[in-house]
Amino acid sequence: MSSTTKTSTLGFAILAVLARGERTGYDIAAAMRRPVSYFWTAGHSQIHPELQKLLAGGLVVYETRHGPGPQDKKVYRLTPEGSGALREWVTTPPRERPERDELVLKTYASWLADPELVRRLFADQLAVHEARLAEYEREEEHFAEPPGPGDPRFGNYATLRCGLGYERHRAEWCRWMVAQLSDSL
Amino acid sequence: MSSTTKTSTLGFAILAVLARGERTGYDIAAAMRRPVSYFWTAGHSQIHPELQKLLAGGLVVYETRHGPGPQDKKVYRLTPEGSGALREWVTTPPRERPERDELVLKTYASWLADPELVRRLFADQLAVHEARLAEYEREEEHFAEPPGPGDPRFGNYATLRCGLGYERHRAEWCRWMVAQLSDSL
DNA sequence: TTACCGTATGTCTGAACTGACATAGTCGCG
DNA sequence: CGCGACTATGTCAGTTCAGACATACGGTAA
Repeated sequence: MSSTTKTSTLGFAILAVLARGERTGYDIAAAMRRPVSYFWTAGHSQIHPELQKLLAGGLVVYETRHGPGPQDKKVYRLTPEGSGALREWVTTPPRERPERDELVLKTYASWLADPELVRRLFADQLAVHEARLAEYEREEEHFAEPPGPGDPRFGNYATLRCGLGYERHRAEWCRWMVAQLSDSL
Repeated sequence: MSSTTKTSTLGFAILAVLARGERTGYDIAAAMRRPVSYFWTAGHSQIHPELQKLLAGGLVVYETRHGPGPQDKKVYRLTPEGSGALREWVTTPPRERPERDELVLKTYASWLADPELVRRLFADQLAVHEARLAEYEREEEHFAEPPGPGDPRFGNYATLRCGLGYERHRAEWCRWMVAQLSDSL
């Protein structure tokens, strides 16, 4: 309870991780590091202060356990308030975030540059996306059958599907770019 | 010349707009507002200070012309140094930007919420993406034949192709989500 | 004529985020 | 037994960015 400061998206990201089970700040930071989780990232320098805000807001509590480490570790878990706030937030429409894509910006200005250098740039990007796609496809095989909504694993599966679709789109676009730039030589 | 401060991505975005022709700060802000340009956005409160940095770095110059407006307007254009810096930047690999997607984060936590409310969320998002897709498809029709690299319009066309692919991927994923959540009722 | 919209440039505050700095115990390996 | 990797929590400075505030002229429509 107490302070009425609005929970940030980062705060909800932390709550979403804690909804799967109790975690230390360190565990949360590890969970939110790519490529494990490709849809929200944060370093521990953001997570620790945010946990303190969530604590002040009564959305999480922690339990102190010892080592290994210099200080005792703090194992956080959701309170009923935290769980309720998360559940409510999930179904509210997401705030529009501006797209900021450096590769697309470079594409916009690519007519200025040497086509061969641009072709190489996209060939490299294509390799990155194909590698990531292969990785996601391997992960997909771990799901014998798609979990239904209500199962925590549905969250993992549905986000993986999104990542899969994204990488396919991106790889296809890079391939198209490479083809365009090869033709012009 | 003078100051050796590294140009930010926003700075290059401005240079990329100016490469198409001379513009006022106001024009640049208008060009970088969605949905005109869906890959980099900035408000005028960012653009004016950034133009001053580019000016200090010798990458742009301006010419004062009068009205309409309280002060005289400043029409900016690239210097040869600015043009060179942009051309060089275009073919360097983009810095990895962390993915931060609020909708995907909500998806990750969606197993907690009422499936019917989640279904509505995705149905709404689907409508948004379908509308944007239709808009991009109309824009695509303006290009009788795809411009070749070297033509400034190639930049517009290639970025539009990316947007088109993205909206298709996103719409398809939303449709899949809606189907999953309909089945479970 | 009065109100509003578009043009036009700028500042400021606060939030979000990155990367570096700081500290320190445990465990496994050579 | 020492070294390095991993666990673990935290601060701080600097950058980027969104949104509000500030100012002011010209054109158009009620």
